[in-house]
Amino acid sequence: MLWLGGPADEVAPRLLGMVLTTRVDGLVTSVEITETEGYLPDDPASHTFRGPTPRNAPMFGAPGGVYVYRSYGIHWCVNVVTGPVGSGEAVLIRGGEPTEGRATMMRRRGRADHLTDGPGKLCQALGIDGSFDGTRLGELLEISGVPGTRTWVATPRVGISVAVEHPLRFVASQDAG
DNA sequence: TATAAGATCTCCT
DNA sequence: GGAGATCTTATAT
Repeated sequence: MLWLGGPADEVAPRLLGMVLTTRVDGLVTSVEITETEGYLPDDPASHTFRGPTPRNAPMFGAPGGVYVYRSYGIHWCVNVVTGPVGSGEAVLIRGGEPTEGRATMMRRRGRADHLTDGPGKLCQALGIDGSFDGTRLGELLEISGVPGTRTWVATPRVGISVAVEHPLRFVASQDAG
């Protein structure tokens, strides 16, 4: 997991194609990561831009940490901490493709389509909630596979109102069109 | 203590 | 394709 120690904009594309696995209530669910988004310390859109707070503390921890926050008071979004300790870099897992435990995802989502098509959906499908915040990879959340096996394309980010022009959003281009 | 803003998803048309 | 739902965090007084 030493490859997680790099800058978020370098680690983000490497996560594409890897498998994200969670174990909640004895149910195992896995998705292949197809969309990520990097957040750097200098990024006005990042939660760490204004400095450390009790809430974003996990983002300033060691690489391999998990940072979960609530979006719009309704949904959960999961990040993987990258960069050296104290840098405040992380990669947002925006989307993926179900590979294992899809029946469980369908039950959690209540839908058969769009199971992991967005940050909030992905967290709901995998059962990720606030209890994941502050944990480390290998505990509740696990990433397996070989980093950097997929070709990717950098695209402008969406869902934010600042620094939109920075191409820190990475989408797998080999499997997904 | 009060107010404003936010890395989204779902339903309705 | 468009608007609403809903809670937490940070900043100012």
